[in-house]
Amino acid sequence: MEDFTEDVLAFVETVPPGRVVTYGLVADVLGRGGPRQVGRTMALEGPAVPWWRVVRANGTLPAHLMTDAQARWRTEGTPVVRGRVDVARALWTPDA
DNA sequence: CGTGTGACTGGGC
DNA sequence: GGCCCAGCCACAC
Repeated sequence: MEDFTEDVLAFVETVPPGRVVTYGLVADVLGRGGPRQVGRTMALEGPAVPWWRVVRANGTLPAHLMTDAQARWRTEGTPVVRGRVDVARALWTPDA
């Protein structure tokens, strides 16, 4: 099987601008791993992909990333409410 | 091969 | 709205 890391990065790259996916969704789509593994992978390889398109289930990200992420969401036109992603409207899935 | 650790999540109080 | 807890699995030691 492929490296978990490669799978995560490959999937994140397929997320279109203005849309986001949650950590749990990534793990679910890959069919393995879990939210924490996805998060750990992003912490290591995040800089190599559009990491701001991967958010927590509540539409936020760790404090040290919020500032940068908000600027990018604004640039891409991602649905944001009170500083956090409106997951209900922005969530993206390879199927839908 | 056992342990600790983590950009998480969902449920309970 | 918040805090705590248990489950999750890949990776480094």
